[in-house]
Amino acid sequence: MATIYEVSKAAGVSLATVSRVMNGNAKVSDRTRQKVVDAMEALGYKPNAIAQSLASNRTNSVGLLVSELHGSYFGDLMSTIELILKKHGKHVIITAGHVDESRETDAIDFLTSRRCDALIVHAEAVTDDYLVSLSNASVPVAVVNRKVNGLEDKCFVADNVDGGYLATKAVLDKGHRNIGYISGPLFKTDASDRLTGHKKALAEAGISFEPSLMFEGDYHESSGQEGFTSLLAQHPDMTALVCANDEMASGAMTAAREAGFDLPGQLSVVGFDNAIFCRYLYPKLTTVSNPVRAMGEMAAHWVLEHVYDIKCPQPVTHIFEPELILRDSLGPAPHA
Amino acid sequence: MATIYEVSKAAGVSLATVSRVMNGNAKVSDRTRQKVVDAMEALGYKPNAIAQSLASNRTNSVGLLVSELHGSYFGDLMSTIELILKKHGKHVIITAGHVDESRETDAIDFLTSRRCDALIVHAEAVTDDYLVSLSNASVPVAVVNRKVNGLEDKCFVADNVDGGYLATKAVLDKGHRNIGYISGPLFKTDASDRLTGHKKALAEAGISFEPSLMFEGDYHESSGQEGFTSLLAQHPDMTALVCANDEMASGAMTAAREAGFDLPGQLSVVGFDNAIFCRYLYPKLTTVSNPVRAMGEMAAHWVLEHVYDIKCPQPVTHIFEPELILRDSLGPAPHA
DNA sequence: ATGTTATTTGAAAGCGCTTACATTTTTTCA
DNA sequence: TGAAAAAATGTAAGCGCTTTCAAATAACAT
Repeated sequence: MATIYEVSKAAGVSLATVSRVMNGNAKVSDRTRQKVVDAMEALGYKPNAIAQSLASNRTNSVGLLVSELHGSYFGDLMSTIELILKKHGKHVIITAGHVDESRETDAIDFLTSRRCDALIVHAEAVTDDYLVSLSNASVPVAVVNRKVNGLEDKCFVADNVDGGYLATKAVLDKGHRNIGYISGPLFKTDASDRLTGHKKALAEAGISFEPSLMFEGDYHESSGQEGFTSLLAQHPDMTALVCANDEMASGAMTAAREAGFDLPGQLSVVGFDNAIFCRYLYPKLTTVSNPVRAMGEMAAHWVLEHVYDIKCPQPVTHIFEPELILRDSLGPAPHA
Repeated sequence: MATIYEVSKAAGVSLATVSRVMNGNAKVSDRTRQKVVDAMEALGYKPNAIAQSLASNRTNSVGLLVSELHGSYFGDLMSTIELILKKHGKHVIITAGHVDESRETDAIDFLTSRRCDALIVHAEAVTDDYLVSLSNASVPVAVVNRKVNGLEDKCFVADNVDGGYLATKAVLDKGHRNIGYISGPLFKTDASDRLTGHKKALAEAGISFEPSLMFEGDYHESSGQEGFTSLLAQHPDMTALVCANDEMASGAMTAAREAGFDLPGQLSVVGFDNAIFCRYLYPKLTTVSNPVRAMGEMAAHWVLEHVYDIKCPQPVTHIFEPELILRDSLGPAPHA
């Protein structure tokens, strides 16, 4: 591969001049520029980004840590962020942390060792302290879907309490009173926040929270099936089921149908996330949208502004409101 | 951030020695090694991967080009490849090409400018020639889901002809004779191969291919709906519909249900890809598995072997056989 | 001890760029 | 026309590491 040295020789100018036309950040006369451009063309020259980064201490790349590389949630997050940053000539380096502390730190080590100019992290396993010191010591960090004390102005989160509230409220509004709840793993903030919202809605309706109407799942489809079975055994009179994500809702629906239930006639189901497959389900799943794209967008904008000094018009929001998406899986309570 | 220079000073050894203990590729006495390790520890030293790459002309990272960052197909591909390469200490840099020629070449330029040691590409828009010269001139390239003339030994593809054959064969075996077909965009090899397989199955059954029973979609859900509507208008007697991917199958099912069809009683539907959401559909979709994970795995292994000299036990396969996944959306033909 | 060899270490030259600073060329205007 | 100011270009010192080659030390046999 041709180097800048060969270009400078071919064009009959100095290294500095070649660098200048490459970066366009200093005046070069048109005649010289043309010579350089021609030489580059002739040699098929492509700058070596590694060398550029080393010399300039700038990589023009942003590290993105997600929990998984598959799944609609992360797919949306990655797409959104990549789209925006690429539009401004920044590149995204994606890594997966798999919700495991050491794998998350490994991934972050990788990103910092690649000298990313900034990081956008969806980190679930590392501690708050770790993130704070990372942010203070190493590299600008934007945090998605997690509120970290001491990093509030860099966190972009969904209001999961409100989301959980919305879901249960919608069910209550349809007259249901015996409402089962399948939560996510409660060590995760989003899961416990959604549960808090659920309880809040119940309390407002004057219904006391009954622990046996709650099943702690793991956000996977199978735990939706287990949850349904377990809850039904204890509460045969349950008429609605609120699930902390769409996967579990789908599992619950499958189990319910297999148990001979008519949906939503005998059992209403509500999910959370508004995953892409919601509309594939039958009946189409009523759910609460998780503003992933909005969060990703804002995190990307934050990076552009604070790291690259590229102003973005929008106002900065840190908390994003979920919305109820009404579809077919929520019906009126049988006796309402 | 501490540099190797500070470490060497703190440990009282030369740069070269520090480098040696970092890379573990040359003998260093235990006593010296310990001094260096201690100094690194004390300084919180992290090697600068950029500088390492520049000096060694090795990045330990593999570029991965996919068409999109979302969707189950690419999610699977990315996960699989990342998992395997990370296991061997190699990192993956992912970029998206969005099925657009200039965006694909941009993405590849980015990856080569970052001096990836190898590329794994799922490129749909660039020409064969481009890929061949890339492979010859710049960097080792493994190609997924596309057969490129001149790069056969680096291509890992599904046998789409056979897959298309399997889908239609399954439908024929159930006694259907009036079979609609919704293809993908035919400029894509996989789409046209699947159609070829469809025709082959028809021919074997002694049925001549009827162009008006074919609708060219775009692989998106909406074109499944359009396709169903359009085909039904011309062939009200159609009893089965084979779709070139699951998204379109889902769209077709939705449209069919909305048109009052009983599934699979009045209309059987078969998809392709075995996307994750197939089991969420109602009725669960009969489909043909697309061996994405197997292809990704093989491509990753190819890179490990040919670029990093890391032997992988498995035999090398270049063509992967799809399999029929029988679920509920395929039933016997009404009059069979 | 002494010469030989094997093992560890260090010195220094890059890798391909950027950028501060110096120098040269061009422009401006008295 | 020439001096001063402005613009264009060049020089050279890094950026933080690897790696070759030579020097120093250790290990061994005699």
